Amino acid sequence: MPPKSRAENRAEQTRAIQVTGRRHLAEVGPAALSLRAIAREVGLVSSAVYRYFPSRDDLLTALIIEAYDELGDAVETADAGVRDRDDLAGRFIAVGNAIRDWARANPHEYALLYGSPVPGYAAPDTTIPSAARISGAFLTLAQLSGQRGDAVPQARPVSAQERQALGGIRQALDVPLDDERTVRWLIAWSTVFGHLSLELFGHMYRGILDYDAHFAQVTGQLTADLGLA
Amino acid sequence: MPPKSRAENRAEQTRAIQVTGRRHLAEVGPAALSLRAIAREVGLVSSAVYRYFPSRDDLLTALIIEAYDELGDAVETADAGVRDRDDLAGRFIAVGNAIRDWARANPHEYALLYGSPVPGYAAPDTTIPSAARISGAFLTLAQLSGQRGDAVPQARPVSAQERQALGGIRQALDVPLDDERTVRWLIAWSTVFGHLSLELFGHMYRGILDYDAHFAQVTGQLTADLGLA
DNA sequence: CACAAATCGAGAGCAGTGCTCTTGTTTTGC
DNA sequence: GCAAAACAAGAGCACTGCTCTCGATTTGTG
Repeated sequence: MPPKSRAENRAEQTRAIQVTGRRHLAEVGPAALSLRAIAREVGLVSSAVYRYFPSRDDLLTALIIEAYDELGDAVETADAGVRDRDDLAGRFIAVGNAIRDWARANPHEYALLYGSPVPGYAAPDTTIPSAARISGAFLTLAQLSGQRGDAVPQARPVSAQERQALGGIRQALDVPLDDERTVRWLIAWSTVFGHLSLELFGHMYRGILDYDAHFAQVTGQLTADLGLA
Repeated sequence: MPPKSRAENRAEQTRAIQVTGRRHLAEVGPAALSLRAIAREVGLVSSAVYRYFPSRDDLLTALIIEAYDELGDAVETADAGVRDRDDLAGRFIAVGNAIRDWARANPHEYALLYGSPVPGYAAPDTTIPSAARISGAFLTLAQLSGQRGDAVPQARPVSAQERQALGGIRQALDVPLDDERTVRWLIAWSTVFGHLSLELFGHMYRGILDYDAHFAQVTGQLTADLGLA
């Protein structure tokens, strides 16, 4: 075995801490994540971990970015898997299903990303690019739908204040998007994550008996409301 | 001052613990809520608190029920405040605004109710009646809309599995509700709480510049989608 | 090559947490 | 009046995040 350089060793240890941190996260959730427990498993004393992550929050930040990117990969892969690129309804449903599948497979990670923020933790700007991949997937489909001129069904007139409120999104887009459509897609965004949070956090318990069927019904309805179907 | 009986004293202490617990909850959030800190402020030693609440989770349960009921009161008051009882769109918007106003005024309590569940905590059935008041407000409006025969716009055919999945809700209703309408209202439910969670947990930051305007636009659109407007 | 500087792991320690158990006191109900 | 129940206090356990110090090892440089 070749003697490892200090830089190699550092990278290796950092990765080891993060991967066992990730496993602990998946098992006990963000709130119960313990630096000391991670250190024990990696074979380090607790204080040594601080050489690699200045604080528990910094480790959490790394895990948040990792999770966002994992979810982003899942979403983009699912979208790319739809043969007919013009089937925007199919792509929307594929994206929705990808998010839900990932969330159900990684409930604690989903809670870390979209649940209550952990106390005292302020998400640094470094998480934004990875987080934006998810909403970006929706916005890309919205742009495509706008470009081909899909009608926006039942669209309500957009208030002047709302037009202004959408300025942040307008700026982030390369292709302009009419406000009526933007509102519809933002609603779809809220609906999908609302459904997931209500489902995963137990609020549909005993009310809805088949989450799969209901989610499919909801995303199907959303494709209609978005003018895709 | 009259000497208090043991029962009086017990009720008083229990209430004192819960109210300072509630204040701490509002200040530091559910995860950082500390029994010891509460005990210090009430003027008790930490172990004495266990005479009143067997565990931290039991205190949390009491606070959850308190919060649900407070939100339920706000919702029902808001609905009752709408003069024209036939203005279901107005009542829906009033309910939505009441939920959002309460959530923004009590973000930590909202996180406790609708955010990630606290680790190791399993909500006992005692929380269900209070929690059901919120969704019940929506379902009441749905029933009224169904009774007067509002059309459900753009309704998609409801799959057989979904019809079965809605059995849990159907049972809880006194007045029957067509499945198409039920789906629409469940979507509205997800959309409202999705919006709130995304807003309060920071996911709209820098994207949507005026949360008030956007929420108004969303609820307005929902009234149209529900066939109320 | 030598040596100072930077890096690292280990250990002790601090302040905090939820929770349990024991001990002595006070109030209750028979 | 007295045994029983309820109660507050305190000590203690195992755990947490985090800081500091102390040697050992690896680095880059004169």
